[in-house]
Amino acid sequence: MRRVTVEDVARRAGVSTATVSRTVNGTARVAEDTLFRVREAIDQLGFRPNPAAQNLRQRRMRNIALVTPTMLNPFFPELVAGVHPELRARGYSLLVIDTEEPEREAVRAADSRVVDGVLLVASTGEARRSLQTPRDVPMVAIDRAPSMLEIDVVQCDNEAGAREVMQHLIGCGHTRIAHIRGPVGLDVATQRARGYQDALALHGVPFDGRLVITGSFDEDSGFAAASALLTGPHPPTAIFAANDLMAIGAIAAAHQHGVRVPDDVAVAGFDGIHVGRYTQPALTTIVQPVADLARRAAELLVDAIDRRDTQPVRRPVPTVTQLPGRLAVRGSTVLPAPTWHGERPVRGRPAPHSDPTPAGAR
Amino acid sequence: MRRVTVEDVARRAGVSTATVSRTVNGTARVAEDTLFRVREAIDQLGFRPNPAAQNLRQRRMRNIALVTPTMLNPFFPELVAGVHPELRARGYSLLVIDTEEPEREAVRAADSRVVDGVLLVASTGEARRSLQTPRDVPMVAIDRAPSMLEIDVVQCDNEAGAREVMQHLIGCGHTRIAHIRGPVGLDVATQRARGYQDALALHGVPFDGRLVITGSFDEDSGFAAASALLTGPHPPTAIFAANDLMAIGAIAAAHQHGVRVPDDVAVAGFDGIHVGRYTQPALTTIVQPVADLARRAAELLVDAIDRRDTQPVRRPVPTVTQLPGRLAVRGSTVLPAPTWHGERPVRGRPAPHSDPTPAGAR
DNA sequence: CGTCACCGTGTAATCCTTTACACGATCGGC
DNA sequence: GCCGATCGTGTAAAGGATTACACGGTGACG
Repeated sequence: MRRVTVEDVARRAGVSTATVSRTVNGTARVAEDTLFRVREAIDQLGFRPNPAAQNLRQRRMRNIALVTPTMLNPFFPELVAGVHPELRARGYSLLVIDTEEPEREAVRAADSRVVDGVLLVASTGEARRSLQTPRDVPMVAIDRAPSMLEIDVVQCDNEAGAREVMQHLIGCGHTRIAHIRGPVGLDVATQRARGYQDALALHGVPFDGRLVITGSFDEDSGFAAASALLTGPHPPTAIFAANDLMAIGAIAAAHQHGVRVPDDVAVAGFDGIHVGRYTQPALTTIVQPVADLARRAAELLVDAIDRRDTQPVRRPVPTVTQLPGRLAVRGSTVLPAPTWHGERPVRGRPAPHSDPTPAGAR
Repeated sequence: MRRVTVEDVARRAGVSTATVSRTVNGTARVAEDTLFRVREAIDQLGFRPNPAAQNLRQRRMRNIALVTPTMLNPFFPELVAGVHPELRARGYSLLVIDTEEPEREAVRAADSRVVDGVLLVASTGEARRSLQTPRDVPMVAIDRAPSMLEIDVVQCDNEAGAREVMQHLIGCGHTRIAHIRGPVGLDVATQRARGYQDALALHGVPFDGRLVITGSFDEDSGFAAASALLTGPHPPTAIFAANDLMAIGAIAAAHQHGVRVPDDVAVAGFDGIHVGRYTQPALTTIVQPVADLARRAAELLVDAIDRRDTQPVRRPVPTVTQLPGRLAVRGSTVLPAPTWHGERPVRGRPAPHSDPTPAGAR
């Protein structure tokens, strides 16, 4: 009932353990017939190399942590799904750490030595004590740049994306456009807010500070912000929420106050989470290239790990990779092309990169 | 630049490696002052035990796989979030495997020996070759019972839940109630369909096979099914979708066809995914006790692992634990209490366990 | 025929902890 | 004063793979 080891296989095949190892891993040439005998022995005994022993000897754990701030924002699960196949293909397992303090947990994971690398989706991490990345456990940030860790970042071009949404809204004729921004201290929130402002400036639309409310990237805060905006003295005709969840909250708020979307107020989001295609109305948004972001980050990380094994530990200057998002114009900002009940002149020009809603409707 | 080991610590503290180990793990009494010296040495050297070596020696990997069929259904991320803290508290890491063939991957993970246990969210796994659970890697199924693996299951009481939704709909006066069921071969789909039928029988509503359509638990299939139902010769006045995603798709279909929800057709789902509170209208559903399910499953699994270490390997008869869901009545089946525009007599009786929509609206 | 390169294989060290076993010291009880 | 229990500690043996190094054999080449 003992576990079967290389030794057992070696004995059975009449070779040494070294040869067994070489057969299993293909790390060196083995004679044809030896190969055969060893393989046979492995099959017969049902040998599986003990990963703990491999890990010990090879000084690696063959897994990578993905640290996320919450699973309640569908964007992060989509990131998980994106990262997964890439890591798998490279022979790593995915350790998920779902926590309210991603940067802390990322560092903890790194120096627990239980992972070979860390993919970090940062949060508004407190910069109180500057965290140290353990020298030889590479870390790459996805989506958000951690404020105090000097590591590579792979993220969407948030500023450009925000500008694009805004151009769409402005193009639809809106001038009172509110922005529900993300938490202060989060780079993505800042970038999107900057895109918002830039677009206004670019089109000569005056900036009104009262139209900017800070939310916390969840539905509730979007709901609350939109309620405040819509019941205020000068309600906006359009709302650009810094992420889809807040946009969904905003739409809910509009309905609750009897304000029609997009007729009375247009709402746009950011992220391109999957359900956005099925909300009522479907959500105009910037679809982030999740799969690409994930792949890119995974590549960067694995490369760094491989490099560490060979080259000296000199850490290069951190890179920021930004990938463009794609504007998806849907019902929350424009009425469908064949106008159903034209209470109000359709402000929307034909959608630039329209996409069918719902996607799978056929 | 070498990694610091117990040996280094031992030398520095003037003790043996055994004592260091005992100090770190608290596995045996160590004299007060020795304890102090060792701790000091550990701090000074920054010693962290090598987990690979620990794993090898202790014959365990301290991680548990959670195998899920997709991250695009928010229910599963919620399960991840539920399972996570429990495992963490017990000293395990969470390995997520997101795959289209959960049962196959679960078994693969188990006999790769890279995990000590597996939490499996099954799918409609092909029963072609009966899979074997490796004897000493316990497995527990959450949400769905795998058809060919004989393991413990923790799931919602789907039948009762379905009955409850149906009773709500029937109580609202509906008699033509359609059911968009889940894939054939999935126990949860079967159970919910049975609940649907039972409730009809119980209230003397005739069963009409044409009102039951099989979907695949995603928005698209819900959309398609609802389209078919609503454009058919005898459209239903209510639709019970076997999960929230299909319900959301159904609502989208209704809107697309100019059918009002809940006025013209009521829609209910199952699962209680978070966004369901913010759809337009908010989704009536059975809220699964995700956290409890997750906790229970994690407990079961970890207990089984611990037991394996001590007692003989005798596997007891598989258990099925069913936890009750909670009916959340929202706008997709009843008009809000203060009727806004009473085009149609309000069919809904006051909601039994109403819950505020959206939750965070204050 | 001598030398060299290369090929296939084996020997044994190494990765780092945990822990079974043993041993000396201390203490209480008789 | 002796015996046994208990306590704190050390020694050394696992735990199971990978791999540096060495070695014998074979074929090519001068």
